[in-house]
Amino acid sequence: MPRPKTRIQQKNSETILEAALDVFSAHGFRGATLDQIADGAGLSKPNLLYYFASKEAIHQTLLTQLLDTWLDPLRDMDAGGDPVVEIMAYVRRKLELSRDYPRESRLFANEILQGAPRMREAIEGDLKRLVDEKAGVLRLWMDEGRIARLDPVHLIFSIWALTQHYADFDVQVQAVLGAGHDPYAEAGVFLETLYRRLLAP
Amino acid sequence: MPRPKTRIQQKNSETILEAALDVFSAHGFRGATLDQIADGAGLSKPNLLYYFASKEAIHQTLLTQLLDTWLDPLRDMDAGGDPVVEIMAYVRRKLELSRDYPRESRLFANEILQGAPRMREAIEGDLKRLVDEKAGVLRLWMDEGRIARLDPVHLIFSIWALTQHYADFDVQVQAVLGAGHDPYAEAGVFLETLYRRLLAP
DNA sequence: GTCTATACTCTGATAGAC
DNA sequence: GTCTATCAGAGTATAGAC
Repeated sequence: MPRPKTRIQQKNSETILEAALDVFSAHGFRGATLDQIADGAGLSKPNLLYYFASKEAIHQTLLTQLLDTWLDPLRDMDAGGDPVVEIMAYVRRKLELSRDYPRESRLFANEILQGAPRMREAIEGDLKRLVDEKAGVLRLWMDEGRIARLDPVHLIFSIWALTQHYADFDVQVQAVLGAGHDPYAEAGVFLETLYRRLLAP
Repeated sequence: MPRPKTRIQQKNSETILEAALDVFSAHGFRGATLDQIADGAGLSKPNLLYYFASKEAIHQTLLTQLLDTWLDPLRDMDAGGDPVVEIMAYVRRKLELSRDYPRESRLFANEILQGAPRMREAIEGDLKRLVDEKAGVLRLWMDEGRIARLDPVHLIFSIWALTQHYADFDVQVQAVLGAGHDPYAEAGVFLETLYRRLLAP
């Protein structure tokens, strides 16, 4: 079913994708089973395959939806704004994504970690184009002396790494911090300090 | 076979682990198959299971060996040394680990990402203890005013995130940078700058 | 649209000859 | 120690009744 039309179909599709996100993000593509997804969605396995042609198709749908959401905060970085304000806002939004959508972050991480077999073109296309564009903006700000001179692409990498770490390695973060911590609140403070110092001209 | 004894057994065990590292790091535990490992090792599947009791046992052996290597650079951080020198050396060694042992990094990342079902205790035990100890060292240095005051555990997290990113998200890094780049050389320069600015009192 | 039953493939593990 | 043959279970997908 390429395009769900009725309200019931719409609702069931969403239920399936929601359950699939749970399972794929926790176990990776091959580790996930249709049984688990069917259980989570409260549907039978064949019924799943009435809505989506295959396990592959469910996964693909999730990934496609994901990339757009994932790139939004970077798209929002405005060349006309104040450099430090814009970059700090990007860091904050990216950290909020990790906090509010950790499953999506892990789904993405699983895919990249295993060589991005189902996202290659999106990464080499849309993602690269956007990074190139925003790296240009950062370079301009550096040329104008408004932020410190750094490799702009690696600056973007650093934001990805530092924010996604809290979602992707959540288990480790929790285990090392122990009880009585709010990882994301602490990370927010830490990253604020880090980037203010790093960017100061 | 818990303990290989002859030279042939020793050699075969190592060949199997080497092939297994390739496969597990690229596909995760469930995505990996004994057939792939057997192929890579140039042995038959039953022969694999003559050396290791199960697929699980091979994986477990790799993980156990890994953690020790992984923590060595942090162990080396010397409370008696110069703070900035010690921390920069840790960052450099950790980045070298990512560069020279990316498969190990991805094996670890796969495991944590999926909730560390086979490493929970190691993380809550050895790893947490070591981090607590070294966080104490960092805190002392901050108290003495020798480096800037920051959350010491999140400082360690940041080093993990920034260095492992280049191994774990290698595909993305390569795709975004495009041809003609040496990611690890550039990362080395970037991280040197980042931590010097961050740590300056 | 949804279910039960089932076909078929893949995979981890074992038996047993050599 | 190593192999061929094979089992048992899990997993994706389909057939067909309702």
